[in-house]
Amino acid sequence: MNFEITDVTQSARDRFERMYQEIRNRICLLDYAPGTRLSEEALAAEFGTSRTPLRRVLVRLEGEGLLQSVHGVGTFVTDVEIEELAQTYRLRLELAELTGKLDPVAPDEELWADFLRLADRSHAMVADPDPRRFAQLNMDFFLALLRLTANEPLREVSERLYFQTTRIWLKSVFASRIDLIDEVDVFCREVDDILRALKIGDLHAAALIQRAHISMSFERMRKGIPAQM
Amino acid sequence: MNFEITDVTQSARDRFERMYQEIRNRICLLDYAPGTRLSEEALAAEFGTSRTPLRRVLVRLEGEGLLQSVHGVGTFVTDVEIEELAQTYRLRLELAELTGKLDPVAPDEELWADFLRLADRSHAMVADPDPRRFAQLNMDFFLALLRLTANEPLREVSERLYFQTTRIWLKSVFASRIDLIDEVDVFCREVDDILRALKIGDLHAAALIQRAHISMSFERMRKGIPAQM
DNA sequence: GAATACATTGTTGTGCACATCATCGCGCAG
DNA sequence: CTGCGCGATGATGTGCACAACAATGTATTC
Repeated sequence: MNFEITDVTQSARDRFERMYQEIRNRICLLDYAPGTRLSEEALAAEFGTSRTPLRRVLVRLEGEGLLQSVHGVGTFVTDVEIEELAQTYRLRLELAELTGKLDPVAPDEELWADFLRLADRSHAMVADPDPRRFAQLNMDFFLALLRLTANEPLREVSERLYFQTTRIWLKSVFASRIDLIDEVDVFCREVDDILRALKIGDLHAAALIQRAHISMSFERMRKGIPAQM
Repeated sequence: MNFEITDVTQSARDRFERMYQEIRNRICLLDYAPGTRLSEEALAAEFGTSRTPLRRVLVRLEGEGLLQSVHGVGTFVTDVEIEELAQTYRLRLELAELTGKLDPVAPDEELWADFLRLADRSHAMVADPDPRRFAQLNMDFFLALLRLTANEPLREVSERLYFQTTRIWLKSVFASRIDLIDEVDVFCREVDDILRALKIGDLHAAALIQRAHISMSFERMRKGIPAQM
């Protein structure tokens, strides 16, 4: 083999976590678009294991609503219709606001540094936009915002719902139903506004700004979609 | 074949669902108390399958936070300390109120009949209290209340958090740290009050009553717990 | 007598062969 | 040409044997 220096003794749990995160990222960044069929055998081979441990990951992802396995047919990345997506968004709005009200914690030095880096990345994105990098940036920013609450269950639930919805929104961007340039621009403004609120220590205001942007982002997507879907 | 009348052709999915619901119920009704070790082999034998399909169920339950498997040691029912439980309760309060605000739907005839039956059961419980039957009643009532919102994601999240917390609260009842008679009495009142609110069509009020009772129930439990835990 | 090394035991994790299922395409009858 | 039956194909689901691992008890050595 070649230099497997990074390959420290992987416990079963670590390997599971790695595969889980990797596949979830691929789904959420649209490497696997909704409707895509995943091959258990191919994935198992890629991760260097047999189907058994991989299936454990797939079962978990199915529980999170990102996959659906059908006996004799295949394992597919789920898609959702607009009505259920609307319900999820309505819930996400409320949860976003709760982030500022339930166990809020001011950003420590490390988190603040992360926010500044995220602001830089978003500004750079304006000059050189790219769908996938934008998706990654969006996700990183969302996860950073979650660190503003110490309420672990709220973080888990919010994260879960984010992963369920963001890929559908991304699909709209990719399909050019909504303009990437505009989205990047709006996102940049969101980051700046939220950072301004954080700077004066108003976590609730930051949460409200986020809530507003989630709402508007969904509206833009809904308007950009013709009739069906 | 012989007369397998009740055994309608069980697809893999149905069998999975049955085992999942059954084990989850056992955990939430404290048939398996927190800390209990579950035997994969014994459970598989009980359900008449091999370990493989059963493990799928366990993986799902682990994802929901009800179980935890440790390689070479065993599969254990999770327990939670008071601080994390408090966070979950704070979130549940908000979600309960959201039930009355996000996509509320007035009870149809069937749901209303269910509510009346639940009221009867709660009144009967006063005369003849029993921990496990009370636990089941409490769960049934909670699930009925969830049907007052059409917001599917909200229902899923609320249900999930309920299953995570109710068994800890039940543990307190079983340990006589809080009085079963009192709890039944309070519950009876909650049911009556909520039904009164529903009768005049005030779903938001019903949700607020539920929120209040969740809050008070947690306070009673917290006060009833000595110092540690 | 105490501490340590080691074998034993019982558990979850893994790999593989096969069963079961849904789909597609071919062949045949009408 | 069309419709139907049916076998081939490839996917997920299942069962079993074994590997990896942790805990416990025991023997051995200092």
